[in-house]
Amino acid sequence: MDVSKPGLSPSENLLFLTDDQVRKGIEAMFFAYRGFVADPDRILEGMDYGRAHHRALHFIHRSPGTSVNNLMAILGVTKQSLNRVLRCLIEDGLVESRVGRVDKRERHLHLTKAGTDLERSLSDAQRARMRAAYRAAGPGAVQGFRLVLEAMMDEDARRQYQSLKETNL
Amino acid sequence: MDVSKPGLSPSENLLFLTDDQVRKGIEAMFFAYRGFVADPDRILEGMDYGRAHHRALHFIHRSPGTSVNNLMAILGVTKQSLNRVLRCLIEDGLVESRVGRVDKRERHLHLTKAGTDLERSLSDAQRARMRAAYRAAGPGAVQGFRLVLEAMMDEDARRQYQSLKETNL
DNA sequence: TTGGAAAGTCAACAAGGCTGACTTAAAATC
DNA sequence: GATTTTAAGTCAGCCTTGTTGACTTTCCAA
Repeated sequence: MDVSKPGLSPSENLLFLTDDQVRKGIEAMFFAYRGFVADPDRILEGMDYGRAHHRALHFIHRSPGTSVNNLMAILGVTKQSLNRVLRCLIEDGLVESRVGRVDKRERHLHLTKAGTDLERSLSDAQRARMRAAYRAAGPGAVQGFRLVLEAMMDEDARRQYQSLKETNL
Repeated sequence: MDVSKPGLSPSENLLFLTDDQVRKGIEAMFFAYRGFVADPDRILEGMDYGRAHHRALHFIHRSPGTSVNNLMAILGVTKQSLNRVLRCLIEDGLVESRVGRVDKRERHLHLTKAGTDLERSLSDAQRARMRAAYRAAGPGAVQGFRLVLEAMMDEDARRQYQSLKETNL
């Protein structure tokens, strides 16, 4: 996996990436994403939930009290798509929707105890794989991994990612 | 984005990853994947194709003459799912299905000129983003990126990835 | 010659996206 | 105070892409 081309200076190497190397990155992304979602998917199959419910639980957990509008923007889906998922999570008592106190049009979303429990079990599985990957790749790789992913994001996704990043739990 | 904890030796640091750091990797993966597929999706919308067609074109391009069975395994979908996509690509003259010469049950898949052209335009868009991300992240990051992704894959996906990796175009 | 693998096909279904149209309530603006 | 805008929710319908199950055809190999 040598990224450098012999005979070129480091600054030239910065720009030298064969199509072949770039393509390997693309295929790595494809296969890795399958692994990335595999464990939560396995947990959710059989329950009445899917990947969309997982994502909603994740980001409500990360930003308790978030509005529906904000969650739509983070997930990148329409109100109707999100609503179908939320309705089901609320009915099942995993998510609580509280009318806003300052602006009563808004609903603020929170996980209930049951929601927190499910989110935790999904999150644990996904974190275990990510942690194992980090460990296998070595400490130096972690930084590179995140740098490339951040650079791959669209502008608005990057802003959302960055503002979440500063929110420690 | 400091991965190390002060006061720990490098070998201890190898194992020290807070849940918070791991979570950031998970969210990075989520947002980055959106960017990863955004450009091809944009090109395909309006045409009668979607992401599934892109994936089929990509891997037929990578492994010309591959069997349907092999493609199923690589894509990780059922015969029926793949067949719907292939039928449409074949009807439209983007993919050619040749009866196997040694085993006539098998169909060997090839891109036509039109298929090659579309694959190229999708691939160009996706590579441009990946290349830009690599460049922005710096040459050291590329290795880390790929190492973590490889470690994140399921066993069989990793094998498929590795065997493709050795196939230079 | 018979069993089984590879491929294709049909039907039905589900998840999770989308658009459009509409309501309600509340806030903001004029 | 009247009007407009915004947040949320809902209903209906559509599309893509995944799934199972059942069945046929072809054809290699034991």
